[in-house]
Amino acid sequence: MRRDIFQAIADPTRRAILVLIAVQAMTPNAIAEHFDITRQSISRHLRILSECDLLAQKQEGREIYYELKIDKMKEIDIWLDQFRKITEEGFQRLDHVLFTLKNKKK
Amino acid sequence: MRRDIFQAIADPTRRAILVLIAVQAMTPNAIAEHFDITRQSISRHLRILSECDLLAQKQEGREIYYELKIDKMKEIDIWLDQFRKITEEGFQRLDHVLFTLKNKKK
DNA sequence: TATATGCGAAACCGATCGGCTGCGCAAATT
DNA sequence: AATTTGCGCAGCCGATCGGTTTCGCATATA
Repeated sequence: MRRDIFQAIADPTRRAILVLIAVQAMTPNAIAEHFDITRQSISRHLRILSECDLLAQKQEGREIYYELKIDKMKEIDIWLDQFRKITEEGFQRLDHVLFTLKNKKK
Repeated sequence: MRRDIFQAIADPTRRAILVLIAVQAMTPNAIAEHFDITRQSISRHLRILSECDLLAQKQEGREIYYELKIDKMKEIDIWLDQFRKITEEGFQRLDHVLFTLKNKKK
């Protein structure tokens, strides 16, 4: 089983879950309400994300709140750093990216 | 066929190819020398990466040089920016969220 | 011209993915 | 005590993945 962070974010549902959870910790049922798949499928996605150390759990009675371990996302950023370094000019940080994107908007 | 950039970088071989090519454009045969898989498999990876608009081709005689389209990598950075924003301006709001959640619990 | 080389497309195959249903368990509610 | 609710696990299944081999084509080279 591979289970690294890049494989974790390859699935669009998992990416959406990450964004959802980033705002506030949620239970599997609450998350499932945002998608058209079963709670069990959500549960499996949560397990995969947890195995990648992307999530933390907080038990409250019989409810489990999943929250994003934001630090783990930095690993992606670190990988991207390779390309920033290689192309000293071409690849700059997000603030510049967003700036140019906004300006492009006719 | 899904074929988005996140699925493209999910495979470790493809990530390695991207790093390799980032330094300098290379032909499929030259790339294949760095791996333990056949040139045809490399060729397929190159096709997938190309379909995601991550690569550009430059024909030279019967050789094809593949080079990285570095701009495309920014898409990952833009996605990551969601989380940077949430954690920047979101922390003070997080207290409020948890507060309302607890009150709802009735 | 005949042969070697660089390349991509297609067919095949085992492994994995991502849904699903059907459990069982523990906590909460009645 | 009985039922409902929240959850994870296991098994099933069609689709996709990522490797392979085989092949055909175009471009060099003998």
